[in-house]
Amino acid sequence: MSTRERLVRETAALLERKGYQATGIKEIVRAAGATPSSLYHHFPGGKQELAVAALGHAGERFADLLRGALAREPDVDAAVAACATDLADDLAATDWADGCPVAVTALESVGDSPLLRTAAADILRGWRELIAARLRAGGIDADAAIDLACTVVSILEGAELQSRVTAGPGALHTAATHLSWLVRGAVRAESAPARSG
Amino acid sequence: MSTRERLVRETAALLERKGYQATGIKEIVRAAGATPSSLYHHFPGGKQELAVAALGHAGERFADLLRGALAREPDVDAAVAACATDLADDLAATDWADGCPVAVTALESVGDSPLLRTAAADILRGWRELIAARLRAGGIDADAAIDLACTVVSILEGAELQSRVTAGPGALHTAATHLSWLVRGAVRAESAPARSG
DNA sequence: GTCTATACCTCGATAGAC
DNA sequence: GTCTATCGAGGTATAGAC
Repeated sequence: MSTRERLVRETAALLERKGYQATGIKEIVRAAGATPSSLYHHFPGGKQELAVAALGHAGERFADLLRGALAREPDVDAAVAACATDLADDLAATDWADGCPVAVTALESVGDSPLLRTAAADILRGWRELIAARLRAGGIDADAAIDLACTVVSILEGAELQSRVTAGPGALHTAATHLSWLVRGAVRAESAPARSG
Repeated sequence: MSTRERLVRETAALLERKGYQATGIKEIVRAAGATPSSLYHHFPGGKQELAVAALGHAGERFADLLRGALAREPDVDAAVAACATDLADDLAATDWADGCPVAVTALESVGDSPLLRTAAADILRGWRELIAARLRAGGIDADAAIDLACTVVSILEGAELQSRVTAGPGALHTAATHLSWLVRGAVRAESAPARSG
């Protein structure tokens, strides 16, 4: 594996565990078995540019998790709920030390680094589109699917926050139940579009 | 206002804007018009102890927002939805620079500072109980109310994340719609408890 | 309780040899 | 492209006078 690739992977891992601010350049190069100058050779923009690449890498891995869950279940409500339970299994495997690198880095970057903020925004949009496509395939109208996908991402991110803070899968399992409700409600609304309440 | 009080308030404001790691001691004392030694006089535990106090203060302010929204609307579904729209108005007022201090600090502290992590967990639990009480008053069973309140907090936190990252109220407004759906669904389930799907 | 001054460390980033 | 060595700045925390 190339030095550049090791830097991206290790940075992604550190961002998941500690966030952007708490992750130091020296820590990154140590973990990647590299040196500061090789980092600045591959990423002239320094820590920010490296973090953007790492966010992209981590975002793609999370997208893989979503794709796996969404494709496994034939019913659309179960497919969306599986995203939450798969995420719970994934995070529990590291005792809630690892998490979504986008969430914490994005929050840290708001009002500080527009570069990181927009990178995080792009990744979140990608996840929404992934989920929205599955909702449309499940029979939900395109506009409703976009909105619902937004809330699905909100629930996943918020439940992950609570699960990590409490070090237990409760919030994510509860989220799975309510995600299933929401999606079924949306499917029913499609069958009877005149009803608005 | 006492020095101690100024330190807590200014720290809370900085945590909202920049998070824990990016907020420096020097920055805090400058903003509070104090000195390092007075900080360590009032908070011998240093930055962590001060941050715990600031989290408590900020958590109580967010609880005020929740109480205001929950009490204003007579219908329980509208009351919960109002939490999201009130939050959107609040955050838009500072152009999405300020946010929930608990979210970012909590994520930063997982696996780093058990003190901060448990403080954040306590605050989140307080919010859930506040919301659960309103759900029960709206006719929802106690156990269901606890679970639903957990997901309400998840949606609020996740939608705030997306709103801040995209610098727009979209995610929170969408959240309000879906929160209303969820609560109405729960109320209907109470009226027909035999139905489980 | 609050001041000035500072100790000691780690930060991100760079220089220059190879 | 990668190494060793280091810069200047800023981090947390403390000392000691008042």
